[in-house]
Amino acid sequence: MFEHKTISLSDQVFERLEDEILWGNYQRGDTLTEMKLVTDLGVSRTPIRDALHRLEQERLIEITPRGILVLGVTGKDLADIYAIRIRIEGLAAREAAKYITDDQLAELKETLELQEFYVGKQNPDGIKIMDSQFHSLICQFSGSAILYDTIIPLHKKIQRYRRAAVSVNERAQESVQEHRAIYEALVKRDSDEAEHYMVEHVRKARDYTLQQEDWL
Amino acid sequence: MFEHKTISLSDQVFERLEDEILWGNYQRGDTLTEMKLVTDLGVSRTPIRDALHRLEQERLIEITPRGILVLGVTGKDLADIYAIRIRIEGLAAREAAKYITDDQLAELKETLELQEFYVGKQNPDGIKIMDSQFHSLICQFSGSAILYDTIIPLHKKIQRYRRAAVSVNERAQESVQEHRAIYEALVKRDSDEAEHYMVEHVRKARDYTLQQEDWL
DNA sequence: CACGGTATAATTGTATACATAAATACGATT
DNA sequence: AATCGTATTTATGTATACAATTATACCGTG
Repeated sequence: MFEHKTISLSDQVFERLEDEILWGNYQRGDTLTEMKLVTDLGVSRTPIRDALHRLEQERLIEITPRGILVLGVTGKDLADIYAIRIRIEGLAAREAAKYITDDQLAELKETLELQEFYVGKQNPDGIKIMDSQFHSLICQFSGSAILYDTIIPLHKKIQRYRRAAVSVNERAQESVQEHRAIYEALVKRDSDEAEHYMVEHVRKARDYTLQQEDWL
Repeated sequence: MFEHKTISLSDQVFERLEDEILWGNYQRGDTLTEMKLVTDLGVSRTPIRDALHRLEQERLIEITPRGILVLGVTGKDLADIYAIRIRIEGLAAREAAKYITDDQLAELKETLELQEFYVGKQNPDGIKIMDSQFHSLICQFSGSAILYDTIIPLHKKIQRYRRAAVSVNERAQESVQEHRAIYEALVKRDSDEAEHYMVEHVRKARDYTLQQEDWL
């Protein structure tokens, strides 16, 4: 069994529409129809319907007999997501510290150094990608598929605001330093310290993000 | 706009298959095909494919070019889910305590009393349903859609084990008492107490559940 | 008898035709 | 002029036909 999994049109449409919504190109209250997406995206209704039903399951849209309503992410969602992240993302760091391998540490180090590089270049897109990857890797290395599936969707939903945060050079520098502290704790395989620095990191990210009132 | 949302075949197939997997009728490693489901369920491929893609998104199955692999819930998942619940379900109780209305308290009370009734009757199915509803209501009353969407899928994945737990009369009685403590705290609108009792409740449920080794 | 290639079958992915339901627009009627 | 009923339009839900890929079985050949 070779089992090579190709990227289906459904998946492509799903990711594209998810992005459009999460980056605000489609806003809360906008309405869509399948036929409009057919002409816009150039694929048939089948993969589009697949994608839409998955987006509905993530509560990003609502499908009604008369059209598709964009829900997106609200300001309340943003606050709620940080409240949850503060409570569980430390767990991911804690578990990762227990089981992380040298190879995984090397991968994390490279991501961290790339992030530092982009901070130096003041490249928000680069920073944001490496920031996401850093957190994503730690979730992976936690060894818990459930934890990964719980945290990553939350990250994705607020990527727009995290992108905005690291556009401010001060915050970008703080953020990467906090990442380094987490990384160093992981090198020492110190669970308590890894958890502590992760929680503090998320807390600071929340404080910074929620105080920018004009983002919603 | 009447917007009456009928229950589509896709939804019915989704819930049915989700149930079959979560209750162990389809086990990890089992393989399915769309055509088998077509003949078994008596609907066309379209709603079945919709349902399968949503199940894949929940990581309950894996769809490959040669068939469908059932993943289900592992023992590791069970432990991971409790670790997460211990960290965030108290938050749901805390938030609910802030905003809960008298009507919502009445609804919660009725659920609680029904659960007590079923415990008296030693009716595990009844207990399990009311137990689930109690937790679900508190998530609703927290006012956070994100929190609801984060916790409820975790509940669903371990419903089989929670059902088993409340089949033991001792645990069923403890459990309903713990629920009552949470309810009383909510009546007082005491956030700290509500959170405390919820965390303790989940912790005890975990201890009881994970010690039954023969469940996986 | 072993091995390789080709044909076949079985599977999911995709497109499209048809069914169904509801909102809207239009016309007739009072 | 207002209102009720009906026809039409528009939307998603469903079924089915077709495409593409790949594992498998079979047959021929060395």
